[in-house]
Amino acid sequence: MRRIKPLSVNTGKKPLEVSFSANIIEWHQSNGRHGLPWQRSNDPYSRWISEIMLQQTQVSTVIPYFKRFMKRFPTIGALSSSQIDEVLEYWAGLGYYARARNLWKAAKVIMREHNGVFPDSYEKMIALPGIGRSTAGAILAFSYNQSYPILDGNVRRVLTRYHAIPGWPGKASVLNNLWGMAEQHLPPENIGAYTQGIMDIGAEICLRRRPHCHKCPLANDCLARKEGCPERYPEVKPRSFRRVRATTMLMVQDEVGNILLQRRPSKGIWGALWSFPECFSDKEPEQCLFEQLSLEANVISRWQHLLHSFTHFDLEIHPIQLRLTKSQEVLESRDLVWYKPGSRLGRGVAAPVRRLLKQLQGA
DNA sequence: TACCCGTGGGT
DNA sequence: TACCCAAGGGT
Repeated sequence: MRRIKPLSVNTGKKPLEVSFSANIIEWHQSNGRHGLPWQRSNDPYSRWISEIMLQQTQVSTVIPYFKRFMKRFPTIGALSSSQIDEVLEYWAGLGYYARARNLWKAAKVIMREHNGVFPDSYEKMIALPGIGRSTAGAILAFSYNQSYPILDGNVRRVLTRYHAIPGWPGKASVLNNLWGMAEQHLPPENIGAYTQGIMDIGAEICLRRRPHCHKCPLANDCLARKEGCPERYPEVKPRSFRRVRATTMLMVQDEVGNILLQRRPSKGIWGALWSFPECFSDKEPEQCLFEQLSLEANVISRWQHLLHSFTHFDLEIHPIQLRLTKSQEVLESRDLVWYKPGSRLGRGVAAPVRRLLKQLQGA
């Protein structure tokens, strides 16, 4: 790899050697990723959608969701004038549903306060719900050619290794240090190629396990490599206790097989998505149903409970199948709906609930 | 600040 | 298997 003579860079802070960014930019030209769906244009809307989807989510998972989403919501206006239920329907299965709710809210803000034009300044961007420092940096770099740093998992890994930075990167002091490094490494030009390049190195070269140091354009000056064990960085998160929550889901059907769904609270797990009504108390499901929804039903069967593991806790789901004892008109509540098996859902349903729904229809 | 938020892939 | 973690942000 060609070495470039270190130069002073004007970033405001103490500059680091410019060879870091220059090597990345040169490497990216012939070795970086260029064919991803959101790389077809620098349109801030599509970059915004992709950056939000890519938060804590792998590229291969995002690709089909991104294509479907952009086809249905091709502009900020299309997104802002849609129903949140349909946005969540297109998001269902991606997880972290606050991202979809914030996307929808931000689209309305952009229409109302920015005349429908995606903002081009860091301050305006970061004021939008769901856009933090890293996402704003990415959009500014890719869509507006403005020199702002990002700090995703890839960049964290590259920087902690290159500088041999100890400590878990989630810790504030370590994170601040990393943001400083990210800022000081910014190139004087080609910010888009640099930003994409450092992520590509993190994703395809500087792997968490068994990194391909022999292919890395930063290997010559990488301190972790000099120490002999790059896998030591970044240090792993301290382990924390995993809790178990239990919930009873009421799978209510009427006499023709329609299934009752209820909108979940807007915060918490699967916020604003639809699922089976839940029985939170220790009361019997029939009584729970009557008290909460004024519905009379009989228990048909109690299904074997299933354990759904999240990052921070396990959810123990107890499904109970019930049937209405007398026919019921359409419920006069917007938080309740009868779902007709086989029809389009038209609303977001979390993956485990969707699986249960399918089982219930087959039963 | 520590915790919350989801789903799927990798080891 | 039981973890860790992924183009993070909100509270």
